[in-house]
Amino acid sequence: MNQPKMTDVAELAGVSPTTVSRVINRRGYLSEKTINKVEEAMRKLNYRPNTVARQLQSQRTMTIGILVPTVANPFFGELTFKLERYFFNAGFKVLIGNAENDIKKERLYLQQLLARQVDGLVIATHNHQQQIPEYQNANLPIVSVDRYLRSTIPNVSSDNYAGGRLATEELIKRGATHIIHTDSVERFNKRDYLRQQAYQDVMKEYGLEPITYKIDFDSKPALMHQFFNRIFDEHPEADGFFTSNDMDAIQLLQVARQRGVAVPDDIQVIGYDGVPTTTRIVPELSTIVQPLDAMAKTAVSILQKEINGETVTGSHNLPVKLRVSSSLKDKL
Amino acid sequence: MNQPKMTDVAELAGVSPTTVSRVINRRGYLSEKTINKVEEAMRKLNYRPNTVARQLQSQRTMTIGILVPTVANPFFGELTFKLERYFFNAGFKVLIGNAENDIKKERLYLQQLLARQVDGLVIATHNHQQQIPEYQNANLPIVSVDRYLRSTIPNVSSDNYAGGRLATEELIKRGATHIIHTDSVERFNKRDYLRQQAYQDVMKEYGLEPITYKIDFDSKPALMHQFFNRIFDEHPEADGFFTSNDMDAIQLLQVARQRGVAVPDDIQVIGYDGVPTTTRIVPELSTIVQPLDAMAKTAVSILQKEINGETVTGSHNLPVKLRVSSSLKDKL
DNA sequence: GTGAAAGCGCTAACAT
DNA sequence: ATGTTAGCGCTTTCAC
Repeated sequence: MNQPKMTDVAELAGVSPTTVSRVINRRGYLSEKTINKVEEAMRKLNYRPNTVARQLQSQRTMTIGILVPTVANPFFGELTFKLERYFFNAGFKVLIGNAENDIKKERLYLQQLLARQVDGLVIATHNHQQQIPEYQNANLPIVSVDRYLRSTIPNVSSDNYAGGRLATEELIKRGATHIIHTDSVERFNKRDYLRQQAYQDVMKEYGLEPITYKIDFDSKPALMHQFFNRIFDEHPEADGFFTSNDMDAIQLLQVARQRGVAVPDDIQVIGYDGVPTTTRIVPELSTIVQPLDAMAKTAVSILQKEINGETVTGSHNLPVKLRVSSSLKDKL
Repeated sequence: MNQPKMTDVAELAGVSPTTVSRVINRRGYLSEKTINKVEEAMRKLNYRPNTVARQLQSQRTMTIGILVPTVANPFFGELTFKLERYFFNAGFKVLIGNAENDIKKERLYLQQLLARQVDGLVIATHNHQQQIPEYQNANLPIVSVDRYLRSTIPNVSSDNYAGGRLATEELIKRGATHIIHTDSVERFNKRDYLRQQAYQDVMKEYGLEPITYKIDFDSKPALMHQFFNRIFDEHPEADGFFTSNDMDAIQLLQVARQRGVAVPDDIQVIGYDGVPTTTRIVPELSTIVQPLDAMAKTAVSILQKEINGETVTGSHNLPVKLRVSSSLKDKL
């Protein structure tokens, strides 16, 4: 049996399709009697208006595309969750694409989604945007999160510079003097650049020597352990670490434990991200907390404005907080 | 400027819309010359066929709806990630809904998605299905994951009974005799029931006394800590724990550390789920690993069959594995 | 090989 | 207060 359509309802109720449409959308004048007849017919047939037909007619899909590296990563899982929540509250559904650090896949998604299947796009992937021409002539509302795309596309991020400063200053205030910063190698990413810049600025202000190590964002655990072991070997004097994300900080804590390096007595550690799921699993982790909820809320509201025809641009940097836990000493 | 449509391309190329459609879909006889003309016109206009119009015409959206409690949870984040990957490879896009343990939200999603916006549905939520009538007369291909909906809807799960047996037997083989099982209170969930059943069966087979504690699935950390502290107080003789998920096992490990209870010397611990992200953060955790990749692959393939008109029913229980780590002693 | 016309299911404009 | 007509952008007959 086929799904009933409007004409079926109309026929059963003895009215025209237009009237059925009016009842569904509560538009125009309707008599009580007609409304009842139509609603009963709809109930009898278990009728649901065809979403796609309405989308074609209205020229809006009430759907948003979200592109992230992968929702399996707690940071992007949490971000996606919050975005979905606020979009849902605003009446939008959400199409999710995991770009998997795969430029081909990201481009395929873009090509498909730009073909009017969504009313707007949230981009939070980590691929090199230069290699994705679709962003340059995209004719659709876009907002990027934690990532810079192009000057005309608004961006929502945590205040990476402030975060970098905060982390470094806290380590210093708590007595660390040989502080090492670990960072991703993705140099096209302004985000990492700003955190590193802040770290270096603060170190210089205090007359300390900045040391930055670069590592691939998605390295396997074994490689990460090797990486941190090398740092310990090369810098036995290190007494503070600022890592560019919590996953790295956690692996650092693991290596420290293996080597018998005491936290926070021998080394103090601050990560970056502060996703609730993660800090719940590793409560001892001190970290710079990104305001994910506010970031999601802001991204949704910006995208809604764009969809309504307003022009929005520029960077929207939301304030970070420090989460203090036992990977830090008490302040001096 | 409006998005160009097929007639614009046709006009520019000096052909009919039908021909443009043929070129796009590579259908029927086309001369080289026409193909070139049309393709150039499309390029010039940066034309993309309107997805919604094609969906209406073809009566398929090539989109799947996925409902989970929340992608912020690593288990469902990983599941969603894998599902998206396999659906993408099969040509489908994915609409994601976080039901947030909110029956209203789950029903709203169902009502919207059942209105022909998706070709099929993957349900992995934790709400009580009795309260969601939409599942009873849903007229759309559905597969459920890690959850039972109704006899005519196929289900993909890990082999919960085997997992429960495996965990309990391993604890016994490694010398534990006072083994406590913690379980969610969601009694409508067959999954938990089977794990508990297996635990009890094994305990009885070995002449040991089964002790099960029930806890709300999503309890706050403070409550969880209180919960495990109570168990330690009430059962100082406990030397083994089988928890119904890894989050619980991790909190148990935290409480043990706080109380100075040594792992694995004083107590041994096995969790359930084994999501890579989690075990990467807590490498010492031993756990029953759900075959998430295979589960996703299976769910996708079942749903495809349903979409192609085949009838699929029944439970598809995929084999679990034990992940042995330092929360377990060596075998006796 | 290519085009004209009809229709996917809905709603907006224009009657009455 | 309700119905008729046209059209959203595409594809699918059926014709030539």
